Amino acid sequence: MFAGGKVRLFHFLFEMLEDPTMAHCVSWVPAAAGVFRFSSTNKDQVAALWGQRKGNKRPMTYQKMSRALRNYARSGEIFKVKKKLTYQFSRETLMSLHKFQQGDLLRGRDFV
DNA sequence: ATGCAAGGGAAGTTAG
DNA sequence: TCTAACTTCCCTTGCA
Repeated sequence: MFAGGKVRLFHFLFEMLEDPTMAHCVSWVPAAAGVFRFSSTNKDQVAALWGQRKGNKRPMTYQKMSRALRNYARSGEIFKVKKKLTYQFSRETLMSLHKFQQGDLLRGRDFV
């Protein structure tokens, strides 16, 4: 998913959330659309995978990844919810992620 | 108090 | 060269 092109952090997070084997690190919070929460014990595993995906020199950590997440609040992709380790995709972001997931990749189109 | 989690300014990196 | 999208650093604030 999201191959061929620069992967954005929110793409990666969505990908992790759609993967059941990653549930011990991040998972959707049932009862609220687009809300997800990191595991307090495994949050750095997701971060490390993100850092590897990007090919960063230094290992990625939750602290550094969350800094990027806070910038998303300013650009409107993801917002922080008042609960511990939980965030929420904006409706627009969630919509485009789902739309992309529903076949655009298979038709060879880039994520927009 | 004490340990996380959150917030954020600011310089640095990298791809396009 | 310039910008976007982080990345790295590191210090302050908030909360249980």
